[in-house]
Amino acid sequence: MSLLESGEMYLETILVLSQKKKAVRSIDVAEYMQFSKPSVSRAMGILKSNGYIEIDTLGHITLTDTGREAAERIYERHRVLSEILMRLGVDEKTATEDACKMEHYISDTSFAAIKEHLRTHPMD
Amino acid sequence: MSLLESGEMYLETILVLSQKKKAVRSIDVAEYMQFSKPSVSRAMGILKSNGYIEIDTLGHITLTDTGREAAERIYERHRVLSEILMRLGVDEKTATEDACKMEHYISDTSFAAIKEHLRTHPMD
DNA sequence: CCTGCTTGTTAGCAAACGCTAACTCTGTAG
DNA sequence: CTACAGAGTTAGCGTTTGCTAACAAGCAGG
Repeated sequence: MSLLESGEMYLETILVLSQKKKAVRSIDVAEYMQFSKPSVSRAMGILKSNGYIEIDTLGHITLTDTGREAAERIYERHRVLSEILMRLGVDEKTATEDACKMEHYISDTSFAAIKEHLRTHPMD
Repeated sequence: MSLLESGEMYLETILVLSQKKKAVRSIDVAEYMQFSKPSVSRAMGILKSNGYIEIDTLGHITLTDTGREAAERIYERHRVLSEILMRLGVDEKTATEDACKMEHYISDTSFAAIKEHLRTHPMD
């Protein structure tokens, strides 16, 4: 089962939160995303049953290899897209918001092209 | 009522088709988008009741001023986004597909920045 | 006139994904 | 021990938006 936008957002959030906290719980995800606990609870169930995350008896959520790969894939898109927008003069807040949506839709091909552009034009 | 992605796609399709045919009907939209007739029929009902299109007794669909404005707004995003992707070396097919999704999510601010970049860098 | 194609509509299904209400479970404070 | 707070789950709702099945209306051919 392939990930839709919402699943990608949850994984990305788990990744980001796990970089700043020891343990990530459903409630942390809910607060960060401003979603209700049941919405997150259901989403975690789906991500878990699809093998993207594991949840231990204490409710601590960890990304599986597959989940981490997916999360990092999206997170990289997020960073690269917001960076190129900022290069073009867009303010950080808007660039981040836009990247947050577009990251789910851009193809590997276009993403690679943008990344390559940033690599070969380090500061223009 | 603000337009969601699907509504914007329908309006954009109507605009594009109206540029190459005298009259646009539901069936034309359905064929172009590869959607079923009932899906298009319902969508046209919604667009009509929200004042974006008009449908005459022969089933000919025309954009209202509001509808045309929305359609052109999206279509311009489509053209500009696919152009910048192609500038970065992305093939036309992929650039078009990606633009088709991203056009619905990019903000006015980011769009203006990209457009300005294209204007000031006419061929690099 | 009847048949049948084309077009459009109605009815109802399904999936994704947000929500609230209300329940359970656990741990801590008194 | 009791009671409450925090976290998670279950049940069920509502919207969006695709679908199929089946029906209706108009027009052309035989």
